[in-house]
Amino acid sequence: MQPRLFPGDEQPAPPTPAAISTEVLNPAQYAAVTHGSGPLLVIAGAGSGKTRTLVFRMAHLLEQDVPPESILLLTFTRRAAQEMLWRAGQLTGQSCRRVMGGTFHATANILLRQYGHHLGLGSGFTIIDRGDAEGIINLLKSSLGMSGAGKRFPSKRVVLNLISGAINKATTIDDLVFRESIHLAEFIQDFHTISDHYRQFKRDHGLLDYDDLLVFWRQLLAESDRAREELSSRFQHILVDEYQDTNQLQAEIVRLLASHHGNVMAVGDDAQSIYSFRGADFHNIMRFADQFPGTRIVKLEENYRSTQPILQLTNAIIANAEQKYAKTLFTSTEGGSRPLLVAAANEAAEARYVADVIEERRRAGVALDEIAVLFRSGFHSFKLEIELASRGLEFDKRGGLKLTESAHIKDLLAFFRVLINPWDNLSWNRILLQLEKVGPKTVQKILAAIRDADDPLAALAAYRPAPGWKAQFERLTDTLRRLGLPDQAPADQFDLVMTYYEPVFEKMYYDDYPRRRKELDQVRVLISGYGDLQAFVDDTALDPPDVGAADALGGEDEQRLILSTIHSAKGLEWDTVLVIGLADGRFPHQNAQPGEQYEEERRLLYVAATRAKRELYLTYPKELVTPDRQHLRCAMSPFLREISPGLYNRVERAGAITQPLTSDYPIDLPPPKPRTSVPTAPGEYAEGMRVSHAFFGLGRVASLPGPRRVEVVFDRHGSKILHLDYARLEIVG
DNA sequence: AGAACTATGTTTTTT
DNA sequence: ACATAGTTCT
Repeated sequence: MQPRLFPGDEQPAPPTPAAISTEVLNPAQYAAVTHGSGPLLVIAGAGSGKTRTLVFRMAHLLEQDVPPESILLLTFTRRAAQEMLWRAGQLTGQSCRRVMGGTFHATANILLRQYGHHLGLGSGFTIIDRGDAEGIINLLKSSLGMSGAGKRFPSKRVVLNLISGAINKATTIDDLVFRESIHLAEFIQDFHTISDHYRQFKRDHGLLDYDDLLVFWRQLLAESDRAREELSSRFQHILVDEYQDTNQLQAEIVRLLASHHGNVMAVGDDAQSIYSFRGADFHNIMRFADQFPGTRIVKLEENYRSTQPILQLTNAIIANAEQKYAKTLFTSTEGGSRPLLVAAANEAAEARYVADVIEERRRAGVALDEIAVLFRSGFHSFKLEIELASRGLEFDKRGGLKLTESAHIKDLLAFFRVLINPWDNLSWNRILLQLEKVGPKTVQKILAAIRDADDPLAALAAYRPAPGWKAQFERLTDTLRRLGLPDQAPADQFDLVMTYYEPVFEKMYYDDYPRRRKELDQVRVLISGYGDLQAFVDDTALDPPDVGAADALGGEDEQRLILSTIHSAKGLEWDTVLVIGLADGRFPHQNAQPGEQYEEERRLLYVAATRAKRELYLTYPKELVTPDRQHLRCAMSPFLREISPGLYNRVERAGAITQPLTSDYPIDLPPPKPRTSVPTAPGEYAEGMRVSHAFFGLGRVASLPGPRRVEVVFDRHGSKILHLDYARLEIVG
């Protein structure tokens, strides 16, 4: 198989092809990051051009006639790799086609398909992502004989954690126990049962999750001497971006890859580590020098992105961090206005204010795609999305739901996945469930019949359907037979699937199939860019396109406002940035526990604020509506409260309110329901108090383990940790 | 019994 | 928008 690369020049130019300037480094720094060999660590603050140092290094190597195929570039997103390769190409005038560049996971995928035989790992595997959780749960439940029974296990959250690899974190079990409100001992036992089954399940069906890709890659390097020799002589130069976001496995892979020659350059900023929930460990960056003796360290502290007032505020945010590499960013950029801190009456007022600012900035001549609105969680922008839509402002939303996570896209992908890997029961499950009159039980029977066949497709064709669904079943097997014929372009296979799937689909999603149909058309555009299905299926799991991006791909690429979660905004910058929802309880996230989690939330705010080049707005609503329609007052985020008010200008009650406030409260709203529980300030519960729970019965409060949580020892059900936002708890006497 | 339908509840962040 | 629980239909 031809190695599949991530060439910069096969892709369209990045959206902001601004000429790359070497001025961000002084001559000494430039020499330090480009010349010489051996391990090199660049510790750099936000906006200091750290990614550019990697581009310079790569360009320098190419100019020294280092063969491009001996360079391996590892980045956090594929987009970042593409942009860096493109820029290095611009600098050198050379093609960077043959540089291997991409995320750890995508690179692992390529290498495992090339070298997998060293591990006895065939190339017939499918990569699963969190969109597969639902199917995995169903199949696990039936294999555990739990179908219908307990709703608790395997819960989606547990399976999501298993898939995304966060399971490597020691804290995971504690974290899950909190959320599931379950007794620890039972939970751990069930948890181990589930993870054992999950492992076996993946093995049986040729599925690899995110962690497996890295585990196998490390295994390849650690256990096969020949593979390690081959790989480390193939890649003489390793370049790693965003090193603070690597996990243990990734750090180990870098170490093994570079163990022969030590030519590794890593770049990162410990203050921007925001992925520990996924297993990232910013201590990796601190340990780098120990792992690679003779490491040269370069510190970049000058910020070229933001104006002085913005920088002063961001420095203040991070100054309160408990643990950090001491680093104070400075800029020689003069002028700039102070960031604005805006308190709005409620979420609707906040949304109106934000939309007003956007319109005003546009009138001032700022391009729409130079403005971004950032927030902690995907749903925090819902109100704003409505407001923007009503004003006719188009936007791209990043983060939140991915295109490949919607049900109809998953359905479609399932067909391609069984073509590539006919033992992928997860996808069979999805396809067969689409048949009318066929439910989970019948699917189990069919799967049992084809599971051990050498040719599952033939076995399926030979299956005897019940009369009720015979006709549709035969259409299915016929479609599958024609899909398997050789020499078809992916786009043709797409059309073939659609002739079968379209009627099914229109029936299943009768209420909104035109909208979904549009998204399927976008998938056709995506798929026609691929030479083979394998590549397409891998890419959708490793780097799922988001809805907005696919939209832009299908239509005209006009400038659009960006709405993004802070996590998805990493590494990007805009002229004007508005960070919304900075209210206590929203930011930091209410589940964030004191200590490391809380500190990560602080770094998250730091990342958000440092995205701004010239204008920064921080907004929060003074009132939030709870799920049961109660209006709760809320304060500003504690991260903002601890900052000296001299660093920002304050706007009380946002600008032009275009509608009377009452419009936020529909008049026909029923009065708030009296709650059966006593939802309360945590302070109301105290140790020793007698309480009653709708399901668990009577018990006694044993402790208050965290905000909004109580541990109760129930007379009949033992000890439980309950979350007061959900639990229906009443104080008795 | 199993499939299909209806009502209700929930949603951190993601390669 | 989706998952789940409970209910009704075949």
